[in-house]
Amino acid sequence: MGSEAIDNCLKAIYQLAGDDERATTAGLAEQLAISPASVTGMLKKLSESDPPWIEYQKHHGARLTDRGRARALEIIRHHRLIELFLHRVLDYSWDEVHVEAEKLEHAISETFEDRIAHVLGDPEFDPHGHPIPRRDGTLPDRADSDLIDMEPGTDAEVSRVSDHDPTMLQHLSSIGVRPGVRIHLLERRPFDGPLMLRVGDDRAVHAFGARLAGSIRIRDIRSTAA
Amino acid sequence: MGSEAIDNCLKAIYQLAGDDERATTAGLAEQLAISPASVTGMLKKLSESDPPWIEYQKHHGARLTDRGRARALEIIRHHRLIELFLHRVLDYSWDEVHVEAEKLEHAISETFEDRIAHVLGDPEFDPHGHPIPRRDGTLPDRADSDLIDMEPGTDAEVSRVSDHDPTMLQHLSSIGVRPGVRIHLLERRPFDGPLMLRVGDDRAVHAFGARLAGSIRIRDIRSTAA
DNA sequence: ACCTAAATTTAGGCACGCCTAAAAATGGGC
DNA sequence: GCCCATTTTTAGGCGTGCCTAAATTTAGGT
Repeated sequence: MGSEAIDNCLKAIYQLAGDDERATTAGLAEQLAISPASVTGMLKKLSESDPPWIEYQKHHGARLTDRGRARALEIIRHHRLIELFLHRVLDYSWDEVHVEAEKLEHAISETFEDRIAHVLGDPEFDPHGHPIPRRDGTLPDRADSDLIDMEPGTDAEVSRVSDHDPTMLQHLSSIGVRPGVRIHLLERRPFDGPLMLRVGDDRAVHAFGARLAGSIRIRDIRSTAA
Repeated sequence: MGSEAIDNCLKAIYQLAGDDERATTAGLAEQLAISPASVTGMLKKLSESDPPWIEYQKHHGARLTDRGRARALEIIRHHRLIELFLHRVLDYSWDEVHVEAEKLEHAISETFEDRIAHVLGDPEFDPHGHPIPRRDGTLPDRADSDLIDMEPGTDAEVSRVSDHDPTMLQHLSSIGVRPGVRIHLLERRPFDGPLMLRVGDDRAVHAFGARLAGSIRIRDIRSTAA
């Protein structure tokens, strides 16, 4: 019960559709990098397993059951704890952690999970700013919003960045963008043009295109306590 | 190239037959806990792979090629580094490490291997006293011999203990037997009877039957420098 | 309401890693 | 040197997880 393929599928449904929305066959095929036909087969299996991992209606996508959600969150907890562990304890760089965690998340025991959580001091966020699900399935919340929606002329703090593209992480790292860093949006160029912004105390102005900006979430600055 | 099943098979050949002896189909079936028929299929595949992992003659067992040996040693290096890491960094007990390492040895990257080796100070022996192969495929050597062959009336130091049975490890731990501990053999009871010996500074005398004694290796005491 | 394009499912196939049952090779005792 | 017990291999099968190609269903535009 709970092969790697199943775990990856549940995780993908959670990531695409969240707690109680439905994920589409095509979306899952893209996320998992397998054919739509293979996804259909997997969804059927997941919904017919006893007890079922998902609710599935043909042609209308899949929604996680309580059990499915619990499993997805467990895998995501593994993934994010491992990322933080690799970064803090084994000195992995920001962009190296994701690939390694993708394999290890399926291999570690609950004991391993507990031990690294303890060594790390029961952390709430991973190196990219993503919340680490708790063992009880709840998520630490940090109210944040898309960088795309930020008001020109205001300040904000980087909350999290997508971890899927290592080259993007390298680039962000090279210009100083990390969770916790303050940014100032100067202007938004017209016709969906780039966002012009400053990072931290750096005077340089950077242009963020849609791809890059879309991978970043921010939160309002608490206080400008210098 | 290099699935988990293949790695386990190469490791089993190395453990049963060593560098340049042949392992039998039956032996491998036992070690891997699969049927002899499945072993035959696996051996054929391993010998026909390009380049081959093993030399295989029907009805005459399998011998590792250079490539096969290198891979086996790499997996064993992973296993033993992980055992030591779990013990030292994540506070696993002696008897817990083997099972977890058995899964993780297949999941970690070369980077992970290097980082934990570095954190641990490039160790040469795992928590059970087994030598950790170096990256170049050489083995740290510690001349040791079977406890069974120890001379009554002499002292020795525990060199290594088998890690396959957690309950045996728990028992050994409870009476203080660990690599590095000094033991004194009082007598060997007749007709393959138990070995009567003292452990460390403990006055108690313990009886070691064949199974237990067979899982322990010792080395001559260097000097009785109190 | 229909018709078409897109999304999805069905059908059939393949590699892996295991199984059991039956056939064949080996080698030790006589 | 032959025979029999043991070991090993062959033959055929099963579940998983993926594939492609063809059939089907859905949903959007008119």
